[in-house]
Amino acid sequence: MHTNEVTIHDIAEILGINSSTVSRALNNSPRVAQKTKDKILKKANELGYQRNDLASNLRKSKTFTLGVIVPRISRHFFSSAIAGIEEAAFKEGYNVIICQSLESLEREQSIINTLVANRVDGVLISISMETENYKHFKGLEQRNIPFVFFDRHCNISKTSKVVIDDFEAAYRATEHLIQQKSTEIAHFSGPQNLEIYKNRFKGYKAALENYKIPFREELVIASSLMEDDGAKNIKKILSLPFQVDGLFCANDVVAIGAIQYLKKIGIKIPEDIAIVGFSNETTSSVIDPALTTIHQSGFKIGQIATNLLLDKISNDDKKQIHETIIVKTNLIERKSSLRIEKHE
Amino acid sequence: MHTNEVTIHDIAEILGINSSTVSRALNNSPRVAQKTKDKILKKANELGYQRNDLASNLRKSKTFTLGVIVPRISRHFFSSAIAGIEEAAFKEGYNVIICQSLESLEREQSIINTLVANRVDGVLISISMETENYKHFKGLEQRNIPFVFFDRHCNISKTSKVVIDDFEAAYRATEHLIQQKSTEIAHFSGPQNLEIYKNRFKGYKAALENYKIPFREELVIASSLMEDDGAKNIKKILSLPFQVDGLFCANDVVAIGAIQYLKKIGIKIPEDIAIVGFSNETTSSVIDPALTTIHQSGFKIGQIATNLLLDKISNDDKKQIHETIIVKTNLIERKSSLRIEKHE
DNA sequence: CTGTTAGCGCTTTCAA
DNA sequence: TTGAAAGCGCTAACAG
Repeated sequence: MHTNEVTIHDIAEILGINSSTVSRALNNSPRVAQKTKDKILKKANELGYQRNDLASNLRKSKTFTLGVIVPRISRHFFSSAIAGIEEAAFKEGYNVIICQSLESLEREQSIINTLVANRVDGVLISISMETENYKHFKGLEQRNIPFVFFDRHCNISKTSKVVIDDFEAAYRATEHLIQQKSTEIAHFSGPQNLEIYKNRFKGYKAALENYKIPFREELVIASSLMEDDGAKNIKKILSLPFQVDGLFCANDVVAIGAIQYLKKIGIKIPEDIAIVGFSNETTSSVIDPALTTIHQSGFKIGQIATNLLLDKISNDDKKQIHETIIVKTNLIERKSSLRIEKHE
Repeated sequence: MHTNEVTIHDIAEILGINSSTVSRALNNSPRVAQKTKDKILKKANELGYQRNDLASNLRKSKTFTLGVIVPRISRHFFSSAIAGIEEAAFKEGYNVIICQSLESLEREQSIINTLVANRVDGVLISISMETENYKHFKGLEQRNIPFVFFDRHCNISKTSKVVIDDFEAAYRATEHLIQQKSTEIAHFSGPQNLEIYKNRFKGYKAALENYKIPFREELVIASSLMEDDGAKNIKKILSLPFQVDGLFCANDVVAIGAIQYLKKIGIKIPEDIAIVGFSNETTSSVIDPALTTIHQSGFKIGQIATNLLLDKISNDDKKQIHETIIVKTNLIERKSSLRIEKHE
């Protein structure tokens, strides 16, 4: 199979020199004469030499590789976050391994094992819907592999994370509806084991409370974040014995499903719909061109999370750690805050 | 930094046995007594041992890892292809490294170098828009690293590929428009260095020719596959001194941009629009719920490409390797890998 | 500036 | 069933 594996020893032998010199030359060490360097590089090229990173990394016990774990890359938010991660990582000379948990805790655990086995230098994670058990992250800690949560985080203390202020965003979304004179506001929530959806729910409740609007259990419908859920949920809402005049969706995909269903059955959309989440640009522009705002939040979050992981948060950002950054999202007010938490 | 690196030697020493025995035990070799095995496994767990795959792979010169190169993971077609690739790969015990060329030849080359350096056991590629030079693939060949193209392929002879029949699909798409009585049919084509867009263009021309409809240069507008291009192209079409009554888009994203723009400026969409490509499920359902058909083509293509790469194509179709496999597709009439979307 | 030597952590002969 | 020894390809002291 692998016949053509040219090594530094081959090059060394052919040139009648030592392999360490070859190694040095190929790593562009200043401690090799330019003449020898040229000779070596030429020969290496000629033979199609390609360093074996396995060996190199093993020796150096450093891989310059980061692992990224997301529920699924097909979600627009995650793919744009990955774009940001890659940009920031490449800038620092790191490669990135992208992995999908597919919302499965088991896969998430197995991915972490693989990443550890491959000795990645750090991990960026947005946890799966099933993740309630945090043992696997502790494993990373024990092995001194730094990791940073982004978006879907865990409430483990002393872990670095980059998240938006979900409570505030949800509060504002709900408040917006109230200001539109809605009083029966439904909430399509997400999995309540995920902090972000917990917080969005809390924000919703807080807004109601603050405006003295009674909270109704039956107006809150959970989902597993699929487009189908939007339609299902709307059906439930429509079957209620009273009129709902506002809707706050905790997730963009679900919102799209809901809007879609309403359109399809020709029912006028309730007074107002507020969405917290990072809508797919294309999709939202198709629903309504006005929704096409700047959707750089995913990219930005990915970048910042990576910089945080690599300890390369810019000077400007440095003071913002533990403070709030404003990024634009498609939330009504078109902004929400981003929180960075860094822990050693 | 890496303090806690437990090795098989640590385990061996603690247990007063040899590290080869530990290695065998951890690999579940039958040549270790069950009792010793249990002892070793227990201790390994206790110490949080995690094999160093770098070392293991180096020694075995086999990584059980496949590289995947796509233009961008955010395109629905590619993310579903990746899902298919991962499924097929995991089934055979392989891991997958996902890389984005971001439509850049330079990045594509550098990715291939990285994958080679990491000694992946195979590569799956859908080439970038810029790729016209195929040297880097030759490099894989020289190193005996098998690779398979899917969707966006090269016209290198003797390479494995999994593609749809773009010519036929385009022919039928155009034919469909003609049957709707369109005679001035525009074609939004893709980059003509990519085979798939070349073939779609050819199919368009062939259909016109066959139905004795004159081909007009000015009705063909190329694009770089961005949503913006759709709007730009439509503008050009609208400025023509004659009426266009049909449109065949060679790419889904461009089509969406076009439809969007027409909607926005309140112009009735021309007689008919046909799209060849793998639309984003969500997006197309938003445009028109009737379009929500089964979008498994990407997944399927990914699966087949992977099986082809791993020599696990069902049956004894070994002779098809190094030849072209055609995934037959159908148009309107069948749920399929390839679809034509019709819009009123 | 270059060579010698050792060893990263693992697997795999070959012997016992 | 276990041990001893060699070596995957590379880098990094240390010497010269």
